[in-house]
Amino acid sequence: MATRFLPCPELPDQLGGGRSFKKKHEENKMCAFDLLAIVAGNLLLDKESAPSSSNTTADKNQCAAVNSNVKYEWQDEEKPLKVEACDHGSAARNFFVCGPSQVHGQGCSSKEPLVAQNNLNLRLASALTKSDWAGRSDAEKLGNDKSKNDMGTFARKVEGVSSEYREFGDCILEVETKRAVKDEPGRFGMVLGSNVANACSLEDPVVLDAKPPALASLDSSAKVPLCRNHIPNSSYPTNRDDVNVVSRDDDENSGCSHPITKKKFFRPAPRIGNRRIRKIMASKYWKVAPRFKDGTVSNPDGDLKPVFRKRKNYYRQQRSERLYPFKKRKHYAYSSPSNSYGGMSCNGDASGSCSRMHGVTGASSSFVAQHTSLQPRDSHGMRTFNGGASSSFVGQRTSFQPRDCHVKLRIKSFRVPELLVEIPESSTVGSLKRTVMEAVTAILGGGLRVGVLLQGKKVRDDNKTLLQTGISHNNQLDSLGFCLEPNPSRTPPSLCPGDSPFLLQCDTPEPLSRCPPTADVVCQGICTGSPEPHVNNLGNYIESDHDSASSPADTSMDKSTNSKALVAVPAMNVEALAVVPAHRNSKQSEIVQRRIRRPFSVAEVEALVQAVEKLGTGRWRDVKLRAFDNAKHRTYVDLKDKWKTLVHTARISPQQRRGEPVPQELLDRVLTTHAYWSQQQASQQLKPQQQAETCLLL
DNA sequence: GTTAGGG
DNA sequence: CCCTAAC
Repeated sequence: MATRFLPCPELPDQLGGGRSFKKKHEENKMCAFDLLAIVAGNLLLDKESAPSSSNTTADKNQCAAVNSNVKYEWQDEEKPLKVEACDHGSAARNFFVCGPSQVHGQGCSSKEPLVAQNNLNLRLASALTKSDWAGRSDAEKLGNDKSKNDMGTFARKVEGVSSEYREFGDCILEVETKRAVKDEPGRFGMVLGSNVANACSLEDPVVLDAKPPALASLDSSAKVPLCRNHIPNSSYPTNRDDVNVVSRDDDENSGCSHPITKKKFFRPAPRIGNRRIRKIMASKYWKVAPRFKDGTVSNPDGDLKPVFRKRKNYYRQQRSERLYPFKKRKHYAYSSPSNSYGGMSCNGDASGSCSRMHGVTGASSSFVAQHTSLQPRDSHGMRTFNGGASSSFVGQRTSFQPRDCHVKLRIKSFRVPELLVEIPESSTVGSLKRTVMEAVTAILGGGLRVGVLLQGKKVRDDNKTLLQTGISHNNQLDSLGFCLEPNPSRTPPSLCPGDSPFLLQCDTPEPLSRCPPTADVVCQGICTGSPEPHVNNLGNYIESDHDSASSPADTSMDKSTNSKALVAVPAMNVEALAVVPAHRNSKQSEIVQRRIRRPFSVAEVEALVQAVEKLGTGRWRDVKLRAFDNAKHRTYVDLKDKWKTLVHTARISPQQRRGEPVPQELLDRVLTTHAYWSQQQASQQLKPQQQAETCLLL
């Protein structure tokens, strides 16, 4: 189980590395870490360029879309950076900028089904100032024998999570990697504070999540109780009002005990108004494979695979992958696992009568304070952890209280409903950030309400008691969830309509829950234009889908065998990442973004017609395979639908037709073909009937 | 997982 | 393009 930590590739220039990102990219050497770093870099830049100054960095950035829907390129004159943002699937990474100053990112791509073992999740767990770093003991750093402050080589592995420290500009980033679970994307957040200046004090409850490398174990013997009534705001120079105190160990011995003796230093985040903001990037879909030397190796083709589904046949995948950024959300109310936690801890008195769910006091104030002040923003919550079996609720009540039992629960985090942000490709990164910020601000401004889910079902009756509802039972707490929903009266415009609750998000497993309690994350897909597929008429081969045309980053990520940033995490307890509650009802999970509309080109129509002529209607899968095999974004359902509309189009007058005109010749063939195969089908149906009649006659 | 059909 | 029933 030895984790192999390979040297990291150089970071982009901006990040203090040698080679420029672009260069790396060209060499296909970019690794996931680089992406993380880059995103982080943008965040940092964003911070720096933030409010007042017309920061040049941001201004210089250029956002160039490639093929209109896949990549955004941020370029600085000297330090080319690139982060891809794509709206869907096949081979691209998807970055979502979320939350107030948070980035929620995810990368995924796929050409082939996943090989779960090869998927790693990354998360940027923390960002420290250099001074913070220097202040750490070696053990705190990584507890190994590496040279003291050599961030690049420090690495540790805890509970299946490998951590690595990297120097990044003026701060130190901690990146965690963890293998994804089969069929289940891990949930990692990438969190970094944004202010270098103010490191959390040692008392900072916020960073409790950090398990110092050396101490990283579940052994609670080392735990040092935290001041549970710590009031963040008063304690720090930085006025953090959203500090969450999380008692992560689920043991009930102490209300706010925490296994960790040491806190992590997070850079104080930038604030918006009075809020501290965290930037978060979740990269749970990232797979970083080829970095392992032993055993686990990514697919030969080096594609990144989405982890969220099982491989069946490639076909299925085709459909799945296009659903990417959005569909998967449906199934995993994912999101950076513990972007924020709210801690609701009990006083820990053994009597079992826990303090009530504190409102705004003590350790638990974090949650309340945070969410009340900002409006609940993040929805997710349920999480499984602690050996992979619990939920975000650590709640439980002692069994024998005669009456008036209190339900203890802890909400690990909330996730904010998705936002859909549209922004011209020509926009600058800076404007993108502003746009996101606005959207986030809007949604956090009161357009939310809290929903309660039990066993995946919404509890609508507000008048029921917890007892009546069943929430008071221990076994129910595991299936208790909260979600944020658009407030009917105040639904932000940018919010997708619908009442879909945003399911509580599962959280990272214990070992991973080191994300500081951040503000919540609002995810937003970056919708870009649609590429026009082009048809290679040879053999009806349609080669469209730019997305699948292995995005550079995609390949690079996987081929970056040479790069050394990522850490392979050998087999581990996968359950730890299986954070999605079984009861999750995907239907109510989240709002699902509609795929972008991608009108069929004439060439595609041609190919379709030709295939249908050959295969007939009713064999859409075959049609797909035959003529659209490489058009990842065209599913057989799409083809079927297109045929349907073609038939319709052919039947209406040209004046009534819309869109790119389809040559009449093609439409004629459509009608002919349709008529022919309809007849075939009819006769096929007649046969058995005739046979039956024959039988009867006999 | 596919297919068919309504929305 | 989505959703779902039916298989």
